[in-house]
Amino acid sequence: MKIGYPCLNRSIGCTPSRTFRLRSYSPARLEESVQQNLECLGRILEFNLANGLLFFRITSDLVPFASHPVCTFPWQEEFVERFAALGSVMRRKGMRISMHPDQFTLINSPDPDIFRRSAAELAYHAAVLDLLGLDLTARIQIHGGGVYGDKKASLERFCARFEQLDEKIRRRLAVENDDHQYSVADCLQISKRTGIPVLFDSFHHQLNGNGEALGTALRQAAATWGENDGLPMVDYSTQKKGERKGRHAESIDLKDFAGFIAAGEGLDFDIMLEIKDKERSALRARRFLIKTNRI
DNA sequence: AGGTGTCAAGCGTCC
DNA sequence: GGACGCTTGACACCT
Repeated sequence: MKIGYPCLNRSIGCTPSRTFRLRSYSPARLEESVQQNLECLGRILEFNLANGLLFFRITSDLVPFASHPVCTFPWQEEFVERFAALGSVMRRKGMRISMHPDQFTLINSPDPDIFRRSAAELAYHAAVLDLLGLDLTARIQIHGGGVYGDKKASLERFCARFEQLDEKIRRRLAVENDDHQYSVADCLQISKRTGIPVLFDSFHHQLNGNGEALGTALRQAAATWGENDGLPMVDYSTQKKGERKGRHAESIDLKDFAGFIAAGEGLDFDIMLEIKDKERSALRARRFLIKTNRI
C-alpha cells in the first residue's frame, strides 16, 4: 500500500504546473515553462522519497498546451533525457504514478471534434508516461464522460470510441466513478466491455453510489485490476464541512480515514488523497497507517 | 507589491 | 438560451 497526493506540493516552494496565457505562446516560453516544471517535479519526487510517499499524480499542466495546435515546439525530443532521468528515479524507488486529464477530455462525446481533441490530450498524457519509461502500472484515469440524455447509448459510445484509440493510450487507461453520473456499477460495465480497470473514488461513491457498501464497491473495483496493471488505485477524500456538496476537505479526517481503511481490510491498494493541503494530509495518513501496522 | 478578474477545452443544472 | 458550477491554480493586468 502506497500513499500519495495529487500534482502539487505546498511546502517546497515551487510549482510543476507553470503555465501562461495562450496568446502569450512562444516556443521560448514553452521551453522555459517545461524546463522549470520538470525541475520542480524532480524536487517533489525527492521530497516524496525522503518522506515515504510513494504514490504521486503528475499534473496535466506539466507541458502547457501540449495537445493544442499552437504547440509545435518539439518538447519530447528537447527533454527526452530529463524525462528519462526522472523516470529512472521513479522506477528505482518503486514509485507509483498516475495522471488525470481534466473534465474537457471526453471520449464519448457525440461531437467527433471533441473526441479528436480528447484523443490528442490522452496521447500527450501517454507520451509523458512513455518518456518516463514507466510500465503499465502507471495509469491515466478518466471519467465515463457525458450522458447526453441517454446513458446506455453514451456508455456504448464510450466503449466504441475506446476501440478507436491508439494502443499507447488504451493500455494505460483506468475509468474512475464520478460524483454525479457514472457510478461504480456503470464503470464496472465499461470495464467488462473494454478490459480497463476501475479506479474507485470513495468520495464520489458516497455522493453517487447505488447503495453498495463502501467495502463492497471497493472490492468490485479492485477486482478489475489485472496482474500487469499493478495494485488497484483508489482516490480518497471527504466533504469540506459547511461547503457545497462535492468540495474536497481542507485536511484529512483521520477518523473517517480509519473507517475507510477498515472497509478495505484484507485488500491491498494504493491511495491517492484528494485533499487540499496535499502532502500534509498524506504524511498524516502515512503516520496513521504505520502506527496501526498497515504499512 | 498586492488584489482580482480571467483562463483552451464541456458537461449538467438552474433559471 | 444564457449564466454558472464543477475545482482550482496561476497568469496578467490593474491599482
